[in-house]
Amino acid sequence: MTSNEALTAIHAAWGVKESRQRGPRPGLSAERIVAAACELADAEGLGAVSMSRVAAALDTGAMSLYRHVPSKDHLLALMFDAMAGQAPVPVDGETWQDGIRRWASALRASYLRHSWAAQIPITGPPALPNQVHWMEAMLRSLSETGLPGTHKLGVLQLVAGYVHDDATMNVTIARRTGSGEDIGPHYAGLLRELADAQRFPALRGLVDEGVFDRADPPEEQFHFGLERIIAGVGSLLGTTKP
Amino acid sequence: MTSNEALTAIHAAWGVKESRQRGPRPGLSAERIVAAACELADAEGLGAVSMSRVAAALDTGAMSLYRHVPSKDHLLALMFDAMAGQAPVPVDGETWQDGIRRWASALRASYLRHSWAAQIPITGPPALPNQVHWMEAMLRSLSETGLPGTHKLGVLQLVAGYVHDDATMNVTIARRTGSGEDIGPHYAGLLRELADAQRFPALRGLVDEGVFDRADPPEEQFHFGLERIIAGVGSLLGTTKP
DNA sequence: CCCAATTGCGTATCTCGTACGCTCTCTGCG
DNA sequence: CGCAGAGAGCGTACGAGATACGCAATTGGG
Repeated sequence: MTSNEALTAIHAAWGVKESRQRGPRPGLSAERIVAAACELADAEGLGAVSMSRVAAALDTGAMSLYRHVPSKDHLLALMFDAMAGQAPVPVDGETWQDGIRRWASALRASYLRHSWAAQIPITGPPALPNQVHWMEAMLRSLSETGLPGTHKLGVLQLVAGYVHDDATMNVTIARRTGSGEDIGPHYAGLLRELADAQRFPALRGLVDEGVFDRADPPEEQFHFGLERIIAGVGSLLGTTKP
Repeated sequence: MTSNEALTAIHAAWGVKESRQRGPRPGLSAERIVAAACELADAEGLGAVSMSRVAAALDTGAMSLYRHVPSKDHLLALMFDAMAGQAPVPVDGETWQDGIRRWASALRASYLRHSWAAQIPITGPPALPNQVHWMEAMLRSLSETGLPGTHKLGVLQLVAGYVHDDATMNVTIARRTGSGEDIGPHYAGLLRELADAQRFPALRGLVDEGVFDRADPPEEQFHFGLERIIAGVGSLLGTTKP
């Protein structure tokens, strides 16, 4: 795949230059391919998504896919964009803090519905339609802050990165345990075994305290970090109350 | 690779059960394999690291590696641990804020030296020696905060995730531009083309303002986000001054 | 000394992504 | 209207990569 093909594929995702030309009517489309790939990932995880598996799901040949999607990598990027889905619409009168909370929670929910998304390699800045809409949504929520543009971008990156980390953790744990089984006690046991109290007093303090044995609900952990971020942004604005 | 082999390999990394046994003297070791793999990644990027390439660099056969490293995946995890290197030693009398700053900057420096590390898939909680040492270092810096254990862990995850995101962004940009070329103007051009001002007023505001054309130095951006996090943690402690 | 454990690694297999090129189907142009 | 060319589908083939299996050589223990 050349960078021209990548650019062409990005334009295609935005619906640019969709005019019909010569040739047979396509039986396939990028949309159908992405949908089939996402269904496969939902059912069996990202590792199951190969060009031949996707093609089989569409009852077609693997090489046919390349007429519509320039590469496997690009298919993954399109899947990521599909996962993100529709960005939340900013609410009038809403505080920027609540805007961030709603935005982050909505994105987290998308990741939870399609946990494989967090495993997709990041290959560039947001360029596909849904992602760019998500950017817009956050930037609108930050409008009232009056922060300079670079800082708004910084906040966007901070929050988006945080949600992505949360999703990475969730999918990692799910893959390790297969189901909702708790990974904490196993990890605590391993740390007890390998990290002696002499060299690792602080860590062992937490282990012995049972912190890893009874983790907070994932939702709570998520909000803890998010509130740190929101408070941190607030401090930039001389805001004492988040 | 079974989970028993994974556990055995983790123990090996910690130097557990290193007693010599029957059989020929090993000409190879996990350490040598990891070092060769890291050198290869440093020279040509993570994509160049295959078992055969690593073996070739060691003048041995690819299958020999499997006596010392259970899988390619585990080799990647070991490389990540090697990249992290020695954790910083906490400084007596240092504020927790400065502790976080020093910790984050040191970790960022490691990532910058081996940018490929950010591309290594995350497959589980920190279990290898260096990573666990980094955990200990952060937890020690957080000791004086008096935060409950779960919150200390939350802060550790927040900061570590943030540094990882920063590193991911850096390696992504470097791979897109090949060198230190600025990606901003290209991205701005693309956004101007695809994101019209009507549907994307906030984003286009930033684009037209030139925010993407002249990015802040990466170091500055890094510290902006880090200071948001530190301030957010501070707010938890009723600290008004970071 | 013999047997068992360990190391090195050759052979083979399977999976995967995709380049190349052929055939068939449409459309635009002369 | 007819035809050349563009585009869709996809078969064949290839290279690359990870790694299972098993053989030969080297050690240590009984």
